[in-house]
Amino acid sequence: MDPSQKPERTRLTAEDWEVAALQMIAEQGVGALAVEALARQLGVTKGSFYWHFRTREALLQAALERWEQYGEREVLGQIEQIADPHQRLPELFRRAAHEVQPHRVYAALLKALDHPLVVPVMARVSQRRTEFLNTAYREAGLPPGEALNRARLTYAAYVGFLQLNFTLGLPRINHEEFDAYVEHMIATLIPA
Amino acid sequence: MDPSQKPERTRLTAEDWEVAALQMIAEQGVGALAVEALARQLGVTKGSFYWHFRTREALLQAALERWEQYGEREVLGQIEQIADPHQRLPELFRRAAHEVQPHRVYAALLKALDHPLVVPVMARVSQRRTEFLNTAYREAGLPPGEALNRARLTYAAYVGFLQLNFTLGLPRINHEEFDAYVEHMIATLIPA
DNA sequence: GGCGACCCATACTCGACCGTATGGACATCT
DNA sequence: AGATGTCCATACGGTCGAGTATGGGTCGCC
Repeated sequence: MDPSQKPERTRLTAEDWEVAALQMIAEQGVGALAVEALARQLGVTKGSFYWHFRTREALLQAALERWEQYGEREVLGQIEQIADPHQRLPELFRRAAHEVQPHRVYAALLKALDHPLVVPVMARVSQRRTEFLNTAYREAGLPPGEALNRARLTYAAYVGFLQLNFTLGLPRINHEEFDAYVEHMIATLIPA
Repeated sequence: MDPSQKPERTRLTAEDWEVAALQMIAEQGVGALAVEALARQLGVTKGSFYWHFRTREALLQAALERWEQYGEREVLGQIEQIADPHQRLPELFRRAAHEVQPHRVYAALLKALDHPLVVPVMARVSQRRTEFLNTAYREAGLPPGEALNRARLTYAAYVGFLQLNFTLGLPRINHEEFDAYVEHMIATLIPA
């Protein structure tokens, strides 16, 4: 009757492959995005895949597009609702620090910047985010000349943190220490 | 007579393979480190390689070890000769900003943190460097609690900058603008 | 109830790359 | 000169994963 009650529904759609691809990327990296591996995980075979997509690269392309559009709505949409410009940046830092899942794909894509398909995507996303930080810093009172550089510095610190403490498992900083680090970032990077 | 005058000397040594491997890593990434490709570049065949190394992983291991030891002498050795602790950090920033070649391998290894062999190497190197920054910040007058967090922040900014402006080719910042960014970093991160 | 459109399984080809086996070229030493 | 050790070429086997070919099964629709 209801076709969407069984978790093992056999018919798949292109969207299913894309979200599975993103999950695989988040867990194993772009290099591990293999057709047959994904097929096994979805309970089907390659025959299914090559009906929905022309090639492996096409799936990667579609998955990246989906991720880029999703990230735009999610990350920036929440923050723009904070009215006070002086509270906006600290709040952004604290929220971004306590999320986990959205950063997984981003960190995985940082390790795949040798792949020609991910470079333009990451370039666009990073560009938009630093531009967002730029206006936020200007609204917080920083002169235009400094605001852009501060935005670059802030976003670089974010990216570097991901690599050092997320991908790499540096001395696995604990919770209290991590909170202290975030507050130190806020005190150092955000003008009073 | 002199066996080392011809640039096309046919006999190779294990060291030759290691430096060629590092060059290949810097240009194409760890994933492109293929035995036959390297052999072609060196003008020999696989037969040579498997005389010097037992496996492909052994070459990678040896190349990483060489890079780690070389980097230790080069990067940190220069800086420790600057006497005044208050001039040490700005000088470090400016020197590191205007080098190029030493960062290429590091940036390439950042994109290979999924490989189990490079993770411990990068962990050690990053750990030592932030520890170095930590003592430098303490000597510059920062209280111990803040010094470590500032060191983490600084090194994260360095790593992130590599990814965003080196690997990724973000709006290809020009020279003057880049110098302004470095000075902004100094003004923001280093206590007066 | 038959006819498409849609979705998937099976079986195969093909290329890239790792590793092995084996013999040859060249130097040095005795 | 001959023996030995060092360095490399050639040829082969084996794996893994992408992409192709082709047929079968299921659902909706006239």
